[in-house]
Amino acid sequence: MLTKQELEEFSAEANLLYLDHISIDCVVFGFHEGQMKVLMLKSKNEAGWQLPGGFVKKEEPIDVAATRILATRTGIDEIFLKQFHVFGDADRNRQHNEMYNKVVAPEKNFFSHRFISIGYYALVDFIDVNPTPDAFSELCTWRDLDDLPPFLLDHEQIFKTALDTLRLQLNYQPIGYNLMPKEFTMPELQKLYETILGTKLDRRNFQRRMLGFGILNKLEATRKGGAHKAPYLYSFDLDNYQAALKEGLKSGW
Amino acid sequence: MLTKQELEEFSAEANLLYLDHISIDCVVFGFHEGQMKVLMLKSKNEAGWQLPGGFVKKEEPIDVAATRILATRTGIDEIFLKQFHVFGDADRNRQHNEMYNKVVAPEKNFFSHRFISIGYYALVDFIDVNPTPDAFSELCTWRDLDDLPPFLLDHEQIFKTALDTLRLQLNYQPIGYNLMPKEFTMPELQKLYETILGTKLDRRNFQRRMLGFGILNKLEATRKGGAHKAPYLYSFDLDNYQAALKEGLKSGW
DNA sequence: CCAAAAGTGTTCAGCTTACACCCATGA
DNA sequence: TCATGGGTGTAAGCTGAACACTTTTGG
Repeated sequence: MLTKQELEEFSAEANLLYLDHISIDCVVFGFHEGQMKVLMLKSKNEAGWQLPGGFVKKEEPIDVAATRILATRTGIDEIFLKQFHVFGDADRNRQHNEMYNKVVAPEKNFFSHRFISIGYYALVDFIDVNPTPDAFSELCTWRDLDDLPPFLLDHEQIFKTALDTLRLQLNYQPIGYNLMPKEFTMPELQKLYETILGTKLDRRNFQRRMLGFGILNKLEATRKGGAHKAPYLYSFDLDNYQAALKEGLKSGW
Repeated sequence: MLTKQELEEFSAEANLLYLDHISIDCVVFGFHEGQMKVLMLKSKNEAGWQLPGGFVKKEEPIDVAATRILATRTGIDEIFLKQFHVFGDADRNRQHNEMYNKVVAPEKNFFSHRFISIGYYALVDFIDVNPTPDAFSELCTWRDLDDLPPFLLDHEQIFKTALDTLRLQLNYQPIGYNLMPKEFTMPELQKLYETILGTKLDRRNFQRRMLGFGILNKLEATRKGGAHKAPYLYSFDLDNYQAALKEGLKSGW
């Protein structure tokens, strides 16, 4: 449990360092052993979990702030990030305040201010991440998408909005480069799409479609060790992938 | 030109009334006589035009703030609004500051603070709008999309991002209800799509596709007065339109 | 050699695309 | 009556969905 003194010290520093009223919350998606995962923090002070977040320094661009925040939580410096929504209800941190105001006088507590939060989602390669808790959390760890803990504040809404956004993006942007390891098999990539979408896809149609995008390189090697026919390995063709990111996969009109 | 005193008075009030560091900028699209238009304000103090914008009151949800800001600029209370991006570079209001700091001491000037701006776009029926300038503008008026004036600050980027977003939305959401009058002809609706997209579309395919969405009611009447065959009038089927807004027009996966 | 996973191929329906044709209207 | 815009129709081609067959692997 955080002490009153620790909170007051943090608040004094935060007032000097950060822009008031603006926060950033991040939904970090990872994928490992056929499971989609989110990075979450278990609060020291409250019974519940939060998304990794932080504040914006007085002279810092918001994208830089988001990158910095996630670098300290994951150890990754270059991270794929996208802002997706702003959460600006007047009482989104009421739950927080009721708890904090018992410990620290509101005027000495940075957290009791109203914050408008910019939501970012991140896609990372699971194995690159070194989950590191912040001063207000006792634990930072991956949580399976189908086994999520109770969220604090409006973080469940933030998470759900991020997932909805990711599902939409899937339709007109390539996804996978940031979530998959360097080399992977087609069934593994399919599993990623299936867990994001929450549906089963046809193996053969998926393969044709993916290859049709022209963003994959088929490698010589196969993944041995499975109990059955060894699938081919693929890697992303980074040039074509980047191009597809910009132009989109298919227009519509 | 605004006086020093006016600025100081506004700043003193703004500090009490508004959240610091957060602003809202709106891209209001309208459509009239085959032309796509944006609502813009001509600055009193600088040579250039701005998008309508404002600040968030201390206890006000951001969506309410955006609605309030646009209500005072347009006279419309119920306005179709969507947040689309946050603009948070550290120096986005540098241009502003250099000008303002000559007039008012920075510590007495709300505008010289750093602002992170939440971008909203709005779709409105042209004829409902009563353009009303704010205290810092000498003029509020529609500007044609293909005849835009020089923008102040980063408002050109905000505008372009809004237009890009609108073009994307077109692919999976119905657009038109908020931009068209109650009754309209198919060629008129097509003109809207063409100006948003910046391309020509096939008359017959457009009609089939639009009707295929099931969001239009064909009316008995026709639009007389044109020099040629009178086109049928249509109205939007609001129920189906709303449903399409939620579910999207076509998935993809 | 067999079960299960993976690679490859084919068919069919529905949609998009690109046109042709006819009708109504005011000049 | 004729030029023009608007309504309706249709054939060709592409794409996604559904499904069959073959190949490879470890047990």
